[in-house]
Amino acid sequence: MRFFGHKKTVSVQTIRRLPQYLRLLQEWRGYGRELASSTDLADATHLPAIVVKKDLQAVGAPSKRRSGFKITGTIEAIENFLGWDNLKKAFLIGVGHLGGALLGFEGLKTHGLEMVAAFDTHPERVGTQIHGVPVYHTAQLKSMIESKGLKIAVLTVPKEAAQGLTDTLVDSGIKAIWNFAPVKLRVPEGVVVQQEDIGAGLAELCSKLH
Amino acid sequence: MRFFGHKKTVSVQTIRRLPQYLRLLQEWRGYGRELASSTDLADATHLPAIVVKKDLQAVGAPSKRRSGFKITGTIEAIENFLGWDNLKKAFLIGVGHLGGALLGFEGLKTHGLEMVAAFDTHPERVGTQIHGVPVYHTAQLKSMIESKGLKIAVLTVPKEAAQGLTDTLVDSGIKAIWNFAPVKLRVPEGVVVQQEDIGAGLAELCSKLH
DNA sequence: TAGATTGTTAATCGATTAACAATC
DNA sequence: TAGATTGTTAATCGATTAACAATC
Repeated sequence: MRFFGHKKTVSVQTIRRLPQYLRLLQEWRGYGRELASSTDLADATHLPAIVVKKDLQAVGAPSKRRSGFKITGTIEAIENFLGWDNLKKAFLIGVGHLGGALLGFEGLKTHGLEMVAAFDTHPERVGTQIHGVPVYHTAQLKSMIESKGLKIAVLTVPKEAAQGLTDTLVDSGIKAIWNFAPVKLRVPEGVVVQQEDIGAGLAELCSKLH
Repeated sequence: MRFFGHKKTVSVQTIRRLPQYLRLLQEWRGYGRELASSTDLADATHLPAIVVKKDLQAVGAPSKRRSGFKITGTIEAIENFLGWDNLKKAFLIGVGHLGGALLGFEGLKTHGLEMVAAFDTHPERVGTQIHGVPVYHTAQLKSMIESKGLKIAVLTVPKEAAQGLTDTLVDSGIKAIWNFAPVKLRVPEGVVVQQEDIGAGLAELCSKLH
């Protein structure tokens, strides 16, 4: 039982770097390694070693003073920090190209998400299974959320539909929305929205091209 | 003809916010509006007005002192800054779920990318067209890059294949890679890589959930 | 005019980076 | 032991925020 009372606030930048470390550490653990120094991770991620060290210290990763961080313990610390060590029931709305891609992404399970349902309005999609996940009609959204105990919504619908569905989700008690539609969602306080913007990444790429 | 000689460096954060402004301004222009103040954009994006103002000033958006930014001119300034006003020939490697989703994403054209080819190794994919984009065998990569004048590579392959293909791309003279595989690519200086990490967004979401 | 907004400079805040002691 | 690495504090840097003058 860990005590979270006085956990320091960890910057978003640090949080976004954690999955990189996690992937490498898991790979290395697979090779039988037990220790990894911040220098090792720095080489693999092309980040400054001091950044790695600070990041791992921020999530309370265990270490041996002269030898580096303990791989297994650090994996646990990161997973625990992110809550990826216990699966949360998630569902997806909008089984288009992107939605289908996300449902087929095995990695979600190792990231704490168990996709148990998908929703769509197209008659030819409703009633099918995509990558093993059953597709229901969006009209059943509210009742399914309650009966299945769904916690996290993944929104991959056209932007016109995003706010309306969000209102339904909020109304059904959903507390976390992972939004891939290029719209800023209005939600009441206490509801967490993570906005993914494909344009942002592309803008960054294009600006680097001068 | 603009003069780029003493353009101030613009922060990555600013660059990543630009597409949001662009989408809103384009929408508003469609309604016939001509001016938008930083307050207007702040309301719509939930960003502080001063952030919006600074961002637009950074890309040289034209304004009228008491009334706000000129919508058409600001759209042009952002598109020009990002290079989204002239299409660059791009191609995609790895026509899986995500690759297919990206090929079907109409938005790329308004983001300066013209997808003219896709590559894969699966025999049942090679020779087909996906969303109008022809799929070639990866063996043809190098010759096609030269003959078609391809500039930007979108990498949506399994992580095991990413570095090998990157080496081929670099060898063929590609200068920009948009990488969706969860691996840090090794590239020589002068080659630009934009790394997308689905785990990073999910980590951010999960950390907000405590 | 009055007031909303840009233009511009200064202040603040927090992430990154540096420095160095502790140590196995 | 020597040296690589963590642990910890301080310095730096740059993005954000504040403040206020200019103005239409």
